[in-house]
Amino acid sequence: MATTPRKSRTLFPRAGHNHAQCVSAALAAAAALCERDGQRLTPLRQRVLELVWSSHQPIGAYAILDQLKGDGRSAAPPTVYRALEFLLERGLVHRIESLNAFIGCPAPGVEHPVQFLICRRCGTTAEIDDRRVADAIGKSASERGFTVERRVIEVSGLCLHCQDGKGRSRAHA
Amino acid sequence: MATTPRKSRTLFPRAGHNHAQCVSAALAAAAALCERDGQRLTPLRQRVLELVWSSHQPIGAYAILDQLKGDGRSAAPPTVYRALEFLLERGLVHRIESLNAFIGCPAPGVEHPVQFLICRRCGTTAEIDDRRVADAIGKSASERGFTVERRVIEVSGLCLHCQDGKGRSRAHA
DNA sequence: CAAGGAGTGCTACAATATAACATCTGTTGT
DNA sequence: ACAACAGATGTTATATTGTAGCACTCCTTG
Repeated sequence: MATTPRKSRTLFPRAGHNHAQCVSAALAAAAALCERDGQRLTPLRQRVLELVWSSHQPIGAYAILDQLKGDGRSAAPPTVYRALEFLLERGLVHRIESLNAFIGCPAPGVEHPVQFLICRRCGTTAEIDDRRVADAIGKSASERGFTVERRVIEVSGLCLHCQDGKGRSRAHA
Repeated sequence: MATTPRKSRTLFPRAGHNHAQCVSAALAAAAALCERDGQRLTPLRQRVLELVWSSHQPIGAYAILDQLKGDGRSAAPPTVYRALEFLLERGLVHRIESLNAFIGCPAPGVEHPVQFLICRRCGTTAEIDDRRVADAIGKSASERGFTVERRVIEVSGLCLHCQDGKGRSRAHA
Protein backbone atom coordinates (compact mmCIF):
# COMPACT_ATOMS: atom_id res chain seq x y z
CA MET A 1 0.00 0.00 0.00
CA ALA A 2 1.32 3.41 -0.92
CA THR A 3 2.16 5.68 1.95
CA THR A 4 1.67 8.90 0.03
CA PRO A 5 -0.67 11.19 1.95
CA ARG A 6 -4.07 11.57 0.39
CA LYS A 7 -3.69 15.34 0.37
CA SER A 8 -1.32 15.25 -2.56
CA ARG A 9 -4.07 13.84 -4.71
CA THR A 10 -6.65 16.39 -3.82
CA LEU A 11 -4.82 19.69 -3.40
CA PHE A 12 -2.91 21.70 -5.93
CA PRO A 13 0.80 21.46 -5.10
CA ARG A 14 1.88 24.54 -3.14
CA ALA A 15 4.77 26.59 -4.44
CA GLY A 16 6.81 26.39 -1.25
CA HIS A 17 6.30 22.79 -0.22
CA ASN A 18 9.16 20.47 0.64
CA HIS A 19 9.46 18.73 -2.66
CA ALA A 20 12.25 16.42 -1.52
CA GLN A 21 9.59 14.68 0.54
CA CYS A 22 7.44 14.13 -2.53
CA VAL A 23 10.37 12.53 -4.32
CA SER A 24 11.45 10.28 -1.50
CA ALA A 25 7.88 9.21 -0.83
CA ALA A 26 7.37 8.41 -4.49
CA LEU A 27 10.58 6.39 -4.69
CA ALA A 28 9.70 4.49 -1.54
CA ALA A 29 6.19 3.75 -2.77
CA ALA A 30 7.57 2.57 -6.09
CA ALA A 31 10.08 0.29 -4.44
CA ALA A 32 7.37 -1.19 -2.26
CA LEU A 33 5.01 -1.71 -5.16
CA CYS A 34 7.63 -3.39 -7.34
CA GLU A 35 8.75 -5.54 -4.46
CA ARG A 36 5.18 -6.63 -3.88
CA ASP A 37 4.69 -7.53 -7.53
CA GLY A 38 8.05 -9.17 -8.08
CA GLN A 39 9.14 -6.47 -10.52
CA ARG A 40 12.60 -5.01 -10.73
CA LEU A 41 12.96 -1.30 -10.03
CA THR A 42 16.44 -1.13 -11.53
CA PRO A 43 18.77 1.85 -10.98
CA LEU A 44 17.86 3.19 -14.43
CA ARG A 45 14.13 2.93 -13.80
CA GLN A 46 14.52 4.47 -10.39
CA ARG A 47 16.55 7.32 -11.82
CA VAL A 48 13.95 8.00 -14.53
CA LEU A 49 11.21 7.98 -11.93
CA GLU A 50 13.24 10.39 -9.83
CA LEU A 51 13.65 12.72 -12.81
CA VAL A 52 9.94 12.59 -13.57
CA TRP A 53 9.36 13.55 -9.96
CA SER A 54 11.89 16.38 -10.11
CA SER A 55 8.93 18.76 -10.16
CA HIS A 56 5.16 18.83 -10.29
CA GLN A 57 5.37 19.76 -13.95
CA PRO A 58 5.12 17.19 -16.71
CA ILE A 59 8.49 16.42 -18.27
CA GLY A 60 9.20 15.29 -21.82
CA ALA A 61 11.03 12.12 -22.71
CA TYR A 62 13.88 14.02 -24.32
CA ALA A 63 14.31 16.26 -21.30
CA ILE A 64 14.70 13.10 -19.24
CA LEU A 65 17.16 11.83 -21.80
CA ASP A 66 19.28 14.99 -21.51
CA GLN A 67 19.40 14.59 -17.75
CA LEU A 68 20.45 10.97 -18.05
CA LYS A 69 23.26 11.96 -20.38
CA GLY A 70 24.26 14.58 -17.84
CA ASP A 71 24.67 11.77 -15.33
CA GLY A 72 27.56 10.51 -17.41
CA ARG A 73 25.44 7.50 -18.28
CA SER A 74 25.09 6.28 -21.84
CA ALA A 75 21.58 6.94 -23.06
CA ALA A 76 19.51 6.99 -26.22
CA PRO A 77 15.76 7.44 -26.80
CA PRO A 78 14.91 3.77 -26.23
CA THR A 79 16.64 3.94 -22.86
CA VAL A 80 14.10 6.49 -21.70
CA TYR A 81 11.06 5.12 -23.46
CA ARG A 82 11.59 1.63 -22.11
CA ALA A 83 11.93 2.88 -18.58
CA LEU A 84 8.83 5.01 -19.04
CA GLU A 85 6.93 2.06 -20.44
CA PHE A 86 7.75 0.07 -17.33
CA LEU A 87 6.70 2.91 -15.04
CA LEU A 88 3.50 3.55 -17.01
CA GLU A 89 2.47 -0.09 -16.93
CA ARG A 90 2.73 -0.09 -13.17
CA GLY A 91 0.92 3.20 -12.76
CA LEU A 92 4.00 4.89 -11.30
CA VAL A 93 3.82 7.65 -13.88
CA HIS A 94 1.12 9.00 -16.16
CA ARG A 95 1.36 10.31 -19.67
CA ILE A 96 -0.14 13.73 -20.39
CA GLU A 97 -1.38 13.34 -23.95
CA SER A 98 -1.91 17.01 -24.64
CA LEU A 99 1.71 17.77 -23.76
CA ASN A 100 3.53 14.63 -24.88
CA ALA A 101 4.98 14.53 -21.40
CA PHE A 102 5.02 12.49 -18.23
CA ILE A 103 4.31 13.09 -14.57
CA GLY A 104 4.64 11.04 -11.42
CA CYS A 105 1.60 9.40 -9.91
CA PRO A 106 1.21 10.15 -6.20
CA ALA A 107 -1.04 7.13 -5.66
CA PRO A 108 0.39 4.18 -7.55
CA GLY A 109 -1.09 0.76 -7.10
CA VAL A 110 -4.60 2.10 -6.58
CA GLU A 111 -7.32 2.00 -9.19
CA HIS A 112 -8.25 5.57 -9.98
CA PRO A 113 -9.75 7.08 -13.09
CA VAL A 114 -7.70 10.21 -12.96
CA GLN A 115 -7.99 13.78 -14.14
CA PHE A 116 -5.32 16.42 -14.49
CA LEU A 117 -5.42 20.14 -13.87
CA ILE A 118 -2.59 21.76 -15.81
CA CYS A 119 -1.65 25.38 -15.17
CA ARG A 120 -0.59 26.94 -18.44
CA ARG A 121 1.43 29.63 -16.66
CA CYS A 122 3.55 27.78 -14.10
CA GLY A 123 3.12 24.34 -15.61
CA THR A 124 2.19 22.81 -12.28
CA THR A 125 -0.07 19.84 -12.81
CA ALA A 126 -2.31 18.29 -10.20
CA GLU A 127 -3.62 14.76 -10.38
CA ILE A 128 -7.10 14.66 -8.99
CA ASP A 129 -9.59 11.89 -8.58
CA ASP A 130 -13.06 13.31 -8.49
CA ARG A 131 -15.69 10.62 -8.47
CA ARG A 132 -18.31 13.04 -9.80
CA VAL A 133 -16.33 13.49 -13.00
CA ALA A 134 -15.76 9.78 -13.43
CA ASP A 135 -19.42 9.09 -12.71
CA ALA A 136 -20.65 11.70 -15.16
CA ILE A 137 -18.50 10.25 -17.90
CA GLY A 138 -19.56 6.74 -17.03
CA LYS A 139 -23.23 7.69 -17.23
CA SER A 140 -22.82 9.64 -20.42
CA ALA A 141 -21.03 6.72 -22.04
CA SER A 142 -23.35 3.98 -20.83
CA GLU A 143 -26.41 5.89 -22.03
CA ARG A 144 -24.89 5.58 -25.48
CA GLY A 145 -24.06 1.93 -25.05
CA PHE A 146 -20.36 2.69 -24.88
CA THR A 147 -18.04 0.68 -22.64
CA VAL A 148 -15.31 2.83 -21.13
CA GLU A 149 -11.82 1.44 -20.98
CA ARG A 150 -9.52 4.42 -20.86
CA ARG A 151 -10.10 8.05 -19.94
CA VAL A 152 -7.95 10.98 -20.99
CA ILE A 153 -9.07 14.00 -18.99
CA GLU A 154 -6.71 16.93 -19.13
CA VAL A 155 -7.93 20.35 -18.12
CA SER A 156 -5.75 23.38 -18.81
CA GLY A 157 -6.13 26.80 -17.30
CA LEU A 158 -4.76 28.84 -14.43
CA CYS A 159 -4.07 27.62 -10.93
CA LEU A 160 -5.08 29.72 -7.96
CA HIS A 161 -1.61 31.08 -7.45
CA CYS A 162 -1.17 32.17 -11.05
CA GLN A 163 -4.54 33.92 -11.16
CA ASP A 164 -3.26 36.17 -8.36
CA GLY A 165 -0.46 37.27 -10.61
CA LYS A 166 1.88 35.90 -7.95
CA GLY A 167 2.75 32.67 -9.65
CA ARG A 168 6.28 32.08 -10.75
CA SER A 169 6.36 31.34 -14.44
CA ARG A 170 7.24 28.01 -15.90
CA ALA A 171 10.72 26.80 -14.99
CA HIS A 172 12.90 27.55 -18.04
CA ALA A 173 10.55 25.85 -20.48
CA MET B 1 -26.29 29.00 -37.35
CA ALA B 2 -25.28 25.52 -38.28
CA THR B 3 -27.98 23.35 -39.77
CA THR B 4 -26.53 20.05 -38.61
CA PRO B 5 -29.19 18.03 -36.80
CA ARG B 6 -28.67 17.80 -33.08
CA LYS B 7 -28.82 14.02 -33.24
CA SER B 8 -25.37 13.75 -34.70
CA ARG B 9 -23.97 15.22 -31.53
CA THR B 10 -25.70 12.90 -29.18
CA LEU B 11 -25.82 9.53 -30.90
CA PHE B 12 -23.02 7.22 -31.86
CA PRO B 13 -22.73 7.22 -35.67
CA ARG B 14 -24.52 4.20 -37.08
CA ALA B 15 -22.60 1.88 -39.34
CA GLY B 16 -25.05 2.09 -42.23
CA HIS B 17 -25.95 5.76 -42.25
CA ASN B 18 -25.77 7.88 -45.36
CA HIS B 19 -22.40 9.41 -44.81
CA ALA B 20 -22.53 11.57 -47.90
CA GLN B 21 -25.13 13.60 -46.07
CA CYS B 22 -22.76 14.15 -43.15
CA VAL B 23 -20.11 15.42 -45.53
CA SER B 24 -22.33 17.74 -47.51
CA ALA B 25 -23.92 19.11 -44.36
CA ALA B 26 -20.50 19.75 -42.86
CA LEU B 27 -19.25 21.51 -45.98
CA ALA B 28 -22.37 23.63 -46.17
CA ALA B 29 -22.16 24.56 -42.50
CA ALA B 30 -18.49 25.46 -42.92
CA ALA B 31 -19.19 27.64 -45.93
CA ALA B 32 -21.95 29.44 -44.06
CA LEU B 33 -19.81 29.97 -40.99
CA CYS B 34 -16.86 31.34 -42.95
CA GLU B 35 -19.14 33.55 -44.99
CA ARG B 36 -20.64 34.93 -41.79
CA ASP B 37 -17.21 35.69 -40.31
CA GLY B 38 -15.63 37.03 -43.46
CA GLN B 39 -13.19 34.13 -43.65
CA ARG B 40 -12.10 32.40 -46.81
CA LEU B 41 -12.93 28.72 -47.18
CA THR B 42 -10.50 28.20 -50.03
CA PRO B 43 -10.57 25.08 -52.24
CA LEU B 44 -7.63 23.66 -50.31
CA ARG B 45 -9.28 24.22 -46.95
CA GLN B 46 -12.53 22.83 -48.19
CA ARG B 47 -10.79 19.75 -49.56
CA VAL B 48 -8.98 19.15 -46.25
CA LEU B 49 -12.26 19.51 -44.39
CA GLU B 50 -13.85 17.05 -46.78
CA LEU B 51 -11.05 14.56 -46.19
CA VAL B 52 -11.37 14.93 -42.43
CA TRP B 53 -15.06 14.20 -42.87
CA SER B 54 -14.39 11.19 -45.08
CA SER B 55 -15.37 9.03 -42.12
CA HIS B 56 -16.32 9.25 -38.48
CA GLN B 57 -12.84 8.11 -37.57
CA PRO B 58 -10.08 10.56 -36.66
CA ILE B 59 -7.56 10.99 -39.47
CA GLY B 60 -3.88 11.87 -39.16
CA ALA B 61 -2.29 14.86 -40.83
CA TYR B 62 -0.06 12.69 -42.99
CA ALA B 63 -2.97 10.57 -44.15
CA ILE B 64 -4.62 13.77 -45.30
CA LEU B 65 -1.39 14.72 -46.99
CA ASP B 66 -1.28 11.44 -48.91
CA GLN B 67 -4.82 12.00 -50.13
CA LEU B 68 -3.99 15.52 -51.26
CA LYS B 69 -1.03 14.20 -53.21
CA GLY B 70 -3.35 11.63 -54.73
CA ASP B 71 -5.44 14.50 -56.03
CA GLY B 72 -2.55 15.43 -58.25
CA ARG B 73 -2.13 18.55 -56.17
CA SER B 74 1.25 19.65 -54.90
CA ALA B 75 1.38 19.20 -51.16
CA ALA B 76 3.83 19.17 -48.26
CA PRO B 77 3.28 18.95 -44.50
CA PRO B 78 2.77 22.69 -44.04
CA THR B 79 0.02 22.56 -46.65
CA VAL B 80 -1.99 20.28 -44.40
CA TYR B 81 -1.09 21.79 -41.06
CA ARG B 82 -1.96 25.29 -42.17
CA ALA B 83 -5.34 24.21 -43.44
CA LEU B 84 -5.95 22.28 -40.23
CA GLU B 85 -4.93 25.30 -38.17
CA PHE B 86 -7.53 27.38 -39.98
CA LEU B 87 -10.20 24.74 -39.47
CA LEU B 88 -9.29 24.24 -35.81
CA GLU B 89 -9.41 27.95 -35.04
CA ARG B 90 -12.93 28.13 -36.40
CA GLY B 91 -14.08 24.99 -34.61
CA LEU B 92 -14.70 23.16 -37.86
CA VAL B 93 -12.48 20.29 -36.79
CA HIS B 94 -11.18 19.04 -33.46
CA ARG B 95 -7.86 17.52 -32.60
CA ILE B 96 -7.85 14.19 -30.76
CA GLU B 97 -4.78 14.50 -28.56
CA SER B 98 -4.54 10.86 -27.64
CA LEU B 99 -4.37 9.87 -31.32
CA ASN B 100 -2.57 12.81 -32.90
CA ALA B 101 -5.45 12.97 -35.31
CA PHE B 102 -8.33 15.16 -36.40
CA ILE B 103 -12.06 14.81 -36.74
CA GLY B 104 -14.83 17.00 -38.08
CA CYS B 105 -17.03 18.92 -35.71
CA PRO B 106 -20.74 18.40 -36.38
CA ALA B 107 -21.69 21.60 -34.56
CA PRO B 108 -19.25 24.34 -35.55
CA GLY B 109 -19.85 27.88 -34.45
CA VAL B 110 -21.46 26.83 -31.19
CA GLU B 111 -19.74 26.99 -27.82
CA HIS B 112 -19.51 23.47 -26.51
CA PRO B 113 -17.08 21.92 -24.08
CA VAL B 114 -16.83 18.67 -25.89
CA GLN B 115 -16.08 15.05 -25.08
CA PHE B 116 -15.15 12.21 -27.40
CA LEU B 117 -16.05 8.55 -27.27
CA ILE B 118 -13.49 6.63 -29.30
CA CYS B 119 -14.11 2.99 -30.19
CA ARG B 120 -10.81 1.17 -30.17
CA ARG B 121 -12.11 -1.55 -32.45
CA CYS B 122 -13.82 0.26 -35.33
CA GLY B 123 -12.24 3.64 -34.69
CA THR B 124 -15.58 5.41 -34.85
CA THR B 125 -15.50 8.50 -32.69
CA ALA B 126 -18.53 10.36 -31.41
CA GLU B 127 -18.48 13.95 -30.31
CA ILE B 128 -20.81 14.40 -27.39
CA ASP B 129 -21.68 17.35 -25.26
CA ASP B 130 -22.88 16.21 -21.90
CA ARG B 131 -23.44 19.07 -19.54
CA ARG B 132 -23.10 16.79 -16.52
CA VAL B 133 -19.52 16.03 -17.47
CA ALA B 134 -18.66 19.66 -18.09
CA ASP B 135 -20.33 20.64 -14.83
CA ALA B 136 -18.54 17.99 -12.82
CA ILE B 137 -15.20 19.13 -14.17
CA GLY B 138 -16.07 22.76 -13.59
CA LYS B 139 -16.98 22.07 -9.95
CA SER B 140 -13.97 19.91 -9.34
CA ALA B 141 -11.69 22.61 -10.73
CA SER B 142 -13.31 25.57 -9.01
CA GLU B 143 -13.17 23.83 -5.64
CA ARG B 144 -9.42 23.83 -6.11
CA GLY B 145 -9.31 27.44 -7.23
CA PHE B 146 -8.49 26.41 -10.77
CA THR B 147 -9.82 28.37 -13.74
CA VAL B 148 -10.64 26.12 -16.65
CA GLU B 149 -9.67 27.27 -20.12
CA ARG B 150 -9.36 24.13 -22.20
CA ARG B 151 -10.71 20.61 -21.71
CA VAL B 152 -9.31 17.48 -23.30
CA ILE B 153 -11.77 14.68 -22.63
CA GLU B 154 -11.17 11.56 -24.68
CA VAL B 155 -12.73 8.29 -23.63
CA SER B 156 -11.66 5.08 -25.33
CA GLY B 157 -13.47 1.78 -25.23
CA LEU B 158 -15.96 -0.20 -27.23
CA CYS B 159 -19.02 1.15 -28.99
CA LEU B 160 -22.31 -0.72 -28.77
CA HIS B 161 -21.89 -2.30 -32.15
CA CYS B 162 -18.40 -3.62 -31.47
CA GLN B 163 -19.39 -5.11 -28.12
CA ASP B 164 -21.85 -7.28 -30.02
CA GLY B 165 -18.97 -8.71 -31.98
CA LYS B 166 -20.72 -7.40 -35.06
CA GLY B 167 -18.60 -4.32 -35.56
CA ARG B 168 -16.49 -4.10 -38.66
CA SER B 169 -12.89 -3.53 -37.68
CA ARG B 170 -11.01 -0.36 -38.31
CA ALA B 171 -10.75 0.62 -41.94
CA HIS B 172 -7.26 -0.43 -43.05
CA ALA B 173 -5.54 1.41 -40.21
C1' DC C 1 0.35 50.08 -61.46
C1' DA C 2 2.68 50.18 -56.78
C1' DA C 3 2.05 48.42 -52.22
C1' DG C 4 0.46 45.23 -49.13
C1' DG C 5 -1.66 41.13 -47.26
C1' DA C 6 -3.46 36.50 -47.40
C1' DG C 7 -2.73 32.08 -49.14
C1' DT C 8 0.15 28.54 -50.90
C1' DG C 9 4.60 26.12 -52.57
C1' DC C 10 8.78 24.46 -51.11
C1' DT C 11 12.96 23.15 -48.53
C1' DA C 12 14.78 22.14 -44.54
C1' DC C 13 14.56 20.81 -39.99
C1' DA C 14 12.82 19.95 -35.09
C1' DA C 15 10.55 17.01 -31.83
C1' DT C 16 8.63 12.73 -30.54
C1' DA C 17 8.68 7.73 -30.80
C1' DT C 18 9.83 2.89 -32.28
C1' DA C 19 12.16 -1.25 -34.74
C1' DA C 20 15.74 -4.35 -34.75
C1' DC C 21 19.60 -6.38 -33.23
C1' DA C 22 23.81 -6.73 -30.07
C1' DT C 23 25.50 -7.12 -25.52
C1' DC C 24 25.43 -7.64 -20.73
C1' DT C 25 23.91 -9.61 -16.31
C1' DG C 26 21.87 -12.42 -13.15
C1' DT C 27 19.43 -16.88 -12.32
C1' DT C 28 18.46 -21.54 -12.83
C1' DG C 29 19.11 -26.33 -13.74
C1' DT C 30 22.71 -29.81 -14.13
C1' DA D 1 31.50 -24.54 -12.35
C1' DC D 2 28.97 -23.89 -16.34
C1' DA D 3 25.57 -23.92 -20.14
C1' DA D 4 21.22 -22.05 -21.16
C1' DC D 5 17.95 -18.76 -20.69
C1' DA D 6 15.40 -14.47 -19.73
C1' DG D 7 15.28 -9.82 -18.68
C1' DA D 8 17.47 -5.48 -19.05
C1' DT D 9 20.23 -2.26 -21.39
C1' DG D 10 23.25 -0.44 -25.33
C1' DT D 11 23.33 1.03 -30.02
C1' DT D 12 22.10 2.28 -34.64
C1' DA D 13 18.86 3.46 -37.66
C1' DT D 14 14.46 4.97 -38.90
C1' DA D 15 9.46 6.20 -38.49
C1' DT D 16 6.02 9.61 -37.28
C1' DT D 17 4.40 14.08 -36.18
C1' DG D 18 4.94 18.96 -36.44
C1' DT D 19 7.35 23.89 -37.58
C1' DA D 20 10.45 27.60 -39.32
C1' DG D 21 11.45 30.43 -42.89
C1' DC D 22 11.36 32.26 -47.22
C1' DA D 23 9.70 32.68 -52.11
C1' DC D 24 5.95 33.26 -55.11
C1' DT D 25 1.23 34.10 -56.65
C1' DC D 26 -2.93 36.38 -56.57
C1' DC D 27 -6.11 39.62 -55.22
C1' DT D 28 -7.39 44.05 -53.25
C1' DT D 29 -6.92 48.77 -52.70
C1' DG D 30 -5.41 53.25 -53.27
